[in-house]
Amino acid sequence: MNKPTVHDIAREAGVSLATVDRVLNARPGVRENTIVKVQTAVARLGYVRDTSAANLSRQRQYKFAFLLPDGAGQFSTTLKTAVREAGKSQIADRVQLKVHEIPAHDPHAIVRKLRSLASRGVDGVAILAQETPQVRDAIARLKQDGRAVVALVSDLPNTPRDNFVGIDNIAAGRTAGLLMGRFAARSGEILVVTESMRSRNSLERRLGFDSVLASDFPSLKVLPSIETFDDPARADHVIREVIASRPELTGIYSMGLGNAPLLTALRESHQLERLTVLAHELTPTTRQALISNELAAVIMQDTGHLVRSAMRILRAICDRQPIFDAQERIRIEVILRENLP
Amino acid sequence: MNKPTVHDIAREAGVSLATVDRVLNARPGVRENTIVKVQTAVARLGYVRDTSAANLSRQRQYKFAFLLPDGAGQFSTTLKTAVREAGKSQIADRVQLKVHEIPAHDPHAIVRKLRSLASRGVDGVAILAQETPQVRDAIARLKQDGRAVVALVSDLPNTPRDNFVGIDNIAAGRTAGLLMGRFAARSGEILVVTESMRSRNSLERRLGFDSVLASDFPSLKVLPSIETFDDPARADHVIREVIASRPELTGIYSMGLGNAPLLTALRESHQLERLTVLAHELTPTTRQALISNELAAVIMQDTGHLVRSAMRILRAICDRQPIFDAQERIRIEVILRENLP
DNA sequence: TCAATTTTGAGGCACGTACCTCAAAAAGTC
DNA sequence: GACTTTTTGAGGTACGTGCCTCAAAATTGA
Repeated sequence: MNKPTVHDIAREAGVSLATVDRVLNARPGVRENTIVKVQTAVARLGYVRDTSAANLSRQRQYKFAFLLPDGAGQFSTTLKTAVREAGKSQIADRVQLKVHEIPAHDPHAIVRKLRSLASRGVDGVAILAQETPQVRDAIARLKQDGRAVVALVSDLPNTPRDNFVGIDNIAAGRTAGLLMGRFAARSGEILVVTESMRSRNSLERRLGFDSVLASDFPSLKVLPSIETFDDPARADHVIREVIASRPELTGIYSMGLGNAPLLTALRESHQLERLTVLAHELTPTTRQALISNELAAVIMQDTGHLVRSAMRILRAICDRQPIFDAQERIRIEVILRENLP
Repeated sequence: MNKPTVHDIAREAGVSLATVDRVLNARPGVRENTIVKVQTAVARLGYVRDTSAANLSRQRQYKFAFLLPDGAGQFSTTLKTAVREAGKSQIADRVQLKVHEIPAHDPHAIVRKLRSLASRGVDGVAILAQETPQVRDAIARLKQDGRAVVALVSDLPNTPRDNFVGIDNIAAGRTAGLLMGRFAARSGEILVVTESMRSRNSLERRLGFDSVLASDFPSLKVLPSIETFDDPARADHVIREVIASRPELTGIYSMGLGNAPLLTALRESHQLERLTVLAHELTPTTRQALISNELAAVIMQDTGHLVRSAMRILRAICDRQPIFDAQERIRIEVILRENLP
């Protein structure tokens, strides 16, 4: 009635403990015939490996690196905190997490960092970066060296990364579109703002946003995306210009991370009351703006889930174990003033 | 540089392994003086107990019972599935979960079940039930027997339960109020439906709902709550009556679980297009209604989180370990057609 | 000071798995 | 049948902690 152990399997299969061990750990030197015998015994007894004992025995330590954009951005700060938190939790059993800051706009620096990791005995890498040819090559090299690699938040589909951990950005854009359609005035113009339309996330969000507005709310007209290029002064300038020149403006969708300059410009234009503004990611800035009714809603992904999921996936890859997709799917969360976490 | 073990602590503190063990596991027979010596050594070396090894050694098995309403309700079915899922996951290390069905409306049957658990060597109980004097007493007795008890989904504040695992229902009601105010027509009447207003959840949700509508959307008038008493025929009847007699009706907030009869009645009245309908909990019924635009939004709590959190908390109580409130806070999730999980 | 009591040390076994060695058995080859 | 090669068995040690015993040491009380 107790949980079966390897000993039980050995007895049941009529083989020795060593053979059971070889089968369970996929070591060579066992005949196909015998492998099947052991496996059916495992199935019949319902044996499951005791991970406590396994981890204890195999003194394996996993070293995972999280490469996140440097700078004082609130979102990446939150991510870094989440990595540190996750490193302390029970899930981080025998894994060692380390954050490495990378300059977002310097592919060569990213490549240098990726190379240095390989030599430092890192088992897996989670990276948040834009896809450039240099980064692509560096990731391909990491994979050749046998490291596990997952893309974080922003996918790198043309690299041999093992997995993507983040939300479906087309669906996120569709969610924003639906919220905008339901929240905003019946008709008018919608402004879409982002740091750069070269970012894959922005492209996908815009795609989803447009498709919902076009099909469900045709009376709302979406203006061409405005790019701020991470420059607060530029953001301030272009936003003021649009507000001044577009009396029909009824909503703003901020797809990127630079929400502080946007909100400042809007606040000073005194147009916030009649505008429906949607943004991404919950940060101190967006939280405050939700509370003061300046933002109608924030679409976010739970950074804690993000990091823990990346960790579990990296581990699964290292152990050559299957990944439970259902558990790893990151939710698109809608946060309003009243359901702030 | 490696992780310190009990051996390191013993050397550092200048005591024996047995003494370190006695201190770490709070066993008696150690002088205050020595306890301090060991504790400072632990702090200095940054020792953390290796849970894998500890669990392996101490063959402790936790037996937790989940008492959930019987019947074919979709929400409690989802919960039961979540319990089974959680039982298989890695978090359920050395814990044994079992679902016990209880008749929601028979306090004496619940009491009988609670008593039978005590004799069956159960270490902890998670219970979803309405608070009645009988249930109160039975829980008090369980606590006296030294079992851990958490209230699930619906709080039991006047019992000695150790914890409540669920959402803040006032905030959930407020979230619904905000969604209703933003989604519905500028003015009109709002219908609120539930199984029973004697349920604490319904009371709190209504409270939050009303307060947001009153302060932020005074042009929406909330009608008195309608109770269905879990009776589809009655639900059908009263809902049709309200729809027929209230031409100003613009929104419906379904606070309880009986969404199927509500949606059927609405569908047949052909009023769904002009009504904003909000409901709780994602089930096959509400999912389908979201997809077909019959429901504007669903407010849900992740049943997986709910169950895992209850499990972690029960364990923490059994081990007399602190609970990390931040991790255990259950999110109020807003689900629209486009961010369905 | 002596006896009674409390505190500490030394050591061992157990948990279930990983991983190693060495020899023996079985299978395959000519 | 003699040979090589592959497969299997038996047994061991290790991981870090929990929990036990028994004796030795330290402390306390009278």
